[in-house]
Amino acid sequence: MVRSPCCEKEHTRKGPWSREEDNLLIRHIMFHGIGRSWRALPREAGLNRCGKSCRLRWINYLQPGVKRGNFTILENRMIMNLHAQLGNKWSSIARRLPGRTDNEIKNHWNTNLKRILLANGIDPDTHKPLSTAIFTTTAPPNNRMNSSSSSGTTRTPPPTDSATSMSVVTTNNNSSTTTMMKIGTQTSSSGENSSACAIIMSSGVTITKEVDVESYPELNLELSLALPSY
DNA sequence: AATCGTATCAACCGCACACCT
DNA sequence: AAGGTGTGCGGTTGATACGAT
Repeated sequence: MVRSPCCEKEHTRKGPWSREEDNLLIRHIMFHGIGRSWRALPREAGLNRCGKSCRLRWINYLQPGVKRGNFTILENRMIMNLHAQLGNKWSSIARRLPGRTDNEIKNHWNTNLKRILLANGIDPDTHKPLSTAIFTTTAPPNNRMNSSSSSGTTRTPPPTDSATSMSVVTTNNNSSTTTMMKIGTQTSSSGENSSACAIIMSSGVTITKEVDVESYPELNLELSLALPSY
């Protein structure tokens, strides 16, 4: 079966959305709803865009309730847990995280969470240990974890008064593997050090985190992972 | 100041599936 | 039952910002 293209690609605009286009889309949906189909919507709204593009823009950025900005410790924990259960089912994961979209979760996973698991010797696909060797590593400073605005042009500057480093130690005994991971030490402007606590359960992996940090939680993770014996 | 490398994320692409005729 | 259409999803890309040199 030969599929027809979803829209007239030669005559539709691509790339970042302008404020005017956003306004047209918002106004149209506010007045008329999604209507008969996404395919027909751009023409009805006076937009020179593909229907799929309109749908994506609305779902990911324009519809009310979309949450922007840093992922909380709780959200990170839920994503890790759900990914362990569901795999790359980003839409299913997103449905369990109110206000977050599949695209944003997918990006966050690929740029941040995946790296943390890898640095800790855990396969991000299987959530099982890559190796049981004892090792220590230093991760590159991840000072760009703050999200940008919906326009994609402004970025929140990273904290300037914290040193970021990661050390991971995995130890074995007869019954289990225990990994201690420390990511960074935050020193506030007033000179106070703080540390952070959470428990992440994912397919047999328990992650404990000491927490009393309000800000920059990603930069100040003190984790201890208790891995089951596989 | 200029250049290069890297990280981030918005947006696109193609596929699969559900629904309709 | 077969073909056509619309939608949703996951993978990937490309533009941009930012840090390092």
